[in-house]
Amino acid sequence: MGIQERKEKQKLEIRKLILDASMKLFVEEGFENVTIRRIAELIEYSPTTVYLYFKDKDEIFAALHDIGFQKMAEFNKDLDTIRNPLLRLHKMGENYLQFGMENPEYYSLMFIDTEPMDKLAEEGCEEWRPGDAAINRLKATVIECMEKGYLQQDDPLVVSLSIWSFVHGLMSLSIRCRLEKFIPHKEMLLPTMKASLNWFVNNIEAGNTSAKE
Amino acid sequence: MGIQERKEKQKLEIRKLILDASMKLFVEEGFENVTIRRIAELIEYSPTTVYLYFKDKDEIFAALHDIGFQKMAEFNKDLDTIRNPLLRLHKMGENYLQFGMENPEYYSLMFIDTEPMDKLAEEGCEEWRPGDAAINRLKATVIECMEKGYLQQDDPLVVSLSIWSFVHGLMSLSIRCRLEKFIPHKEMLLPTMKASLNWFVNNIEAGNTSAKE
DNA sequence: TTTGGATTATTAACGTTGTTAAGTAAATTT
DNA sequence: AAATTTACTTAACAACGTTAATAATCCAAA
Repeated sequence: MGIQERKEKQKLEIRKLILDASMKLFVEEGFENVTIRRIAELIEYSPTTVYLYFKDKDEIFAALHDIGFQKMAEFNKDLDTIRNPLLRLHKMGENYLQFGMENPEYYSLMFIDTEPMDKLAEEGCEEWRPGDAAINRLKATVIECMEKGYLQQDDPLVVSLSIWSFVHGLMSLSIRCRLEKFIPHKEMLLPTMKASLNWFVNNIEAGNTSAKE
Repeated sequence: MGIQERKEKQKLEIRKLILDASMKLFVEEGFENVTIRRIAELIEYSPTTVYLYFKDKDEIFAALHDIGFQKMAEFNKDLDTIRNPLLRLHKMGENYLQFGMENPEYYSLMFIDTEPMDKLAEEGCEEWRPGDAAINRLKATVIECMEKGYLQQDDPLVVSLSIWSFVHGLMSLSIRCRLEKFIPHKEMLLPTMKASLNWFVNNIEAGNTSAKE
């Protein structure tokens, strides 16, 4: 069945063509400009052809959502080289902020927009694989921090979700233009968020009281 | 000019009619079902009439955004009765979570969706009045906490934004269905978020080391 | 009171959007 | 060579936000 193989390969190629066009539109012109018709125009097919490779528009966004997580994983590639778990935790946070800053559209799709989650729900899927994997990596570091006394003992999941919520809060407020009203100079956004993260890590570090005498 | 007064009153009445219909659709059927045509249908006018009272759809959302902040302010009405600033801070956080949980659509409009902010930007408006007011109330409490030694001295704005980011992170992840994958039982969402908040407040409290000995 | 200009509302339409149904042309199998 | 599957397109639907043109209503001045 060598011919069927070739056919499937072609099918995947066009899928890739569609995704590449979507990514281009997505990154260069933003979410709302990713339309089936413009995608079709870019790949020089008719709009309906897109539906032969993706069930609907949300399936395309779901695919972009996954690609976003791949991009983010690359961002965190050399994280394991940091031996001190608290430093690693801190660096994870910084990377998270950096990634969001450099890829706001992907960040939205991964953590803010409803579309990709709706898609999961309608498939009856309870799991959110990429998110799960990301949180598990975070949790592992949190546990290591607790074991070595950098964080006080507590439910690792709750603490992990809390840490995630903190950086996500900063990032999503920034991306959705709620922070810029308080940090008017754009180039100060990331530094201020990193300062926040600093403050946060300092505060959750076990035994680091810094109480005023 | 008594007649002009009456006219303006009528104008306001229809504006209110439109807003009420929008709110109804908004709360009962969600953001994406608030369409000009459905609003018009509800108030029994033609769709174009809406444009005599609102420049465009975003202006309606901007109005709902403001109403959301009013609702939230009501939520925080009896907050000043709490004298201990740290307890008050904690309660502010709990109220914030509670409000978001009970009014997810409004919360989205206030803190997640881009539309109301785009509207501000196109009006050349640098200020985000309701958000500003809210943060200032938070900041005042933070400052009081610092003065009384409940929080360690630091830039009050940075600390305020950090606290806000934390609860917003929880809330927006929850509303956008990113938390439910880790907290599968819906009724546990709010309790877990409040547990997170507890953990957070405990950690930022000055002098509360809780280090393992 | 009647005329005339503003106000208020409507109908019709434009240009989008996602998506489906029906039809065509090419490739593959029989 | 005929039949069937595959790949793709054209045409269309329903819904959207929004504008232009038009009709009806109201109020003030002649």
